[in-house]
Amino acid sequence: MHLGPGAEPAPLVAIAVDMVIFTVTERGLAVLLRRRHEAPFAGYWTLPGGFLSDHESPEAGAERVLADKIGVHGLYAEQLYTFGRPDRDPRGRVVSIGFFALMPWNRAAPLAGEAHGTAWHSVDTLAPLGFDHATIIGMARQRLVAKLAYSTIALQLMPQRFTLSQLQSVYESIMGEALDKRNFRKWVCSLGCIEATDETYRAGSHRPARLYRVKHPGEVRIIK
Amino acid sequence: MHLGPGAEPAPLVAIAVDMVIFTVTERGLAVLLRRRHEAPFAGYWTLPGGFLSDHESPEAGAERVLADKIGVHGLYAEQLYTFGRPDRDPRGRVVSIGFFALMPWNRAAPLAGEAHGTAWHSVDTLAPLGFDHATIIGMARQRLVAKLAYSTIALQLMPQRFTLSQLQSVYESIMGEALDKRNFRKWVCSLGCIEATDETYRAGSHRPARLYRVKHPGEVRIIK
DNA sequence: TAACTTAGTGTCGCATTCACACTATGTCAA
DNA sequence: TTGACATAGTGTGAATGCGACACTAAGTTA
Repeated sequence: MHLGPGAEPAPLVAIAVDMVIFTVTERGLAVLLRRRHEAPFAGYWTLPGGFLSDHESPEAGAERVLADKIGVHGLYAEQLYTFGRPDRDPRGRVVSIGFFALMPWNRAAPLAGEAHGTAWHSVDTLAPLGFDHATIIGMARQRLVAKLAYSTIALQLMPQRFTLSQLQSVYESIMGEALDKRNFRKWVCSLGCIEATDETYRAGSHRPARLYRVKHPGEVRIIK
Repeated sequence: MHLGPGAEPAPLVAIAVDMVIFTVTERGLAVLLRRRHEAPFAGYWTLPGGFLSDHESPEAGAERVLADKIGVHGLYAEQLYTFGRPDRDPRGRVVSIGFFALMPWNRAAPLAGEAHGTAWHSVDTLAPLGFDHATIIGMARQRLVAKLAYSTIALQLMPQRFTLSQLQSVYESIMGEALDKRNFRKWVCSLGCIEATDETYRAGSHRPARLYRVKHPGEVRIIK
């Protein structure tokens, strides 16, 4: 790149965007992975990603990867960290901007096993991954757990209508510990971010549960 | 960059590292800026920074900028965010990895006004800055304020020996509000991260203050 | 209609946080 | 030498928040 008179030239590198997409399944927190067919790391599972185009911000690149490679729109996504160890890609210098995104679990099922070559993997039983993607996932998971405690980010994992028991089990499977039902309900209702609907949900031979919805979808509030 | 058969070529960009270096002065929280003499933004104040070299990780690049351009070593620094709007640098495509760093205030004075062309600017009265550096500083400041509440990061702003009143006024000038002296002392001592020395500090015609030191310098603990 | 399953609800004790004012110890000037 | 001054240093009590805890409600099915 030309930087003006007297300036040393700046080395040029490729910028990748790698997406850590989480959802919650019956087997707990899961991340969407894509099996690679090309070298390097052919046959390995890797994060969905792509190279940043000209005239594209990192955030726009992340949205494009979600739309083009995964076929989803409107997910919550935020920048995570930028990974730039010089040896992280055997093809040459690639700096990767990691993002993490959350997918409501009702939208997750149609994706896996399709022509995309993608599948949901439980974060606790990951096969060896290509590149430094295990590191990226580890950091994304830390961030998610941290943000559960001080934000309303977990609501981004819920469908439009959900029961409080479902919400509680989302929290429990991410944190990896059981929560008290009454205290959880008091806490989550006191946040003022969800509201009861007049619908109920029947799921077995027992009392139906009230369905709730998020008051301001897409908003993630910082709490406490 | 060559990505293998059948792959589209990845656009190449320059990677910059920009450092938001904070300290605390008599006039409150301050950031180190450098006056630019070259186009673009000649005459404007900007963050110290540089281009990432080949075979250099972002973290190593940040340390190199601190050492070569500012002449300091061993500062606390962490990655902040990556800024990549396509139009953020009029020279062409430059993606900047922002870092924020903290300098103990006893080491800050020798830097300003020197041949470096750098100066400390109060964060509340910033002149118009070059590039998107005002945005970067704003985000760094948010992060610093947030981390005050849940980590021991403020200790990275202190000299080796300091009084509790000095530490309190560091917290106060970053948070922008007064704290209760007794409650602050109880809280900070209960963290177990600092210890009293047997030295005292005389600073005027009044009772001298006990000097404290950090137990494990360089360690930033997450609290609560 | 009785057994089963999950939904839904309130209280009390403990710990944490916050508000608050006076004594201690040095310097300096009269 | 002593009195005025300035900052250092210290404890208690009230209010609030948080965690532990068990039973009733309402539907399904045999």
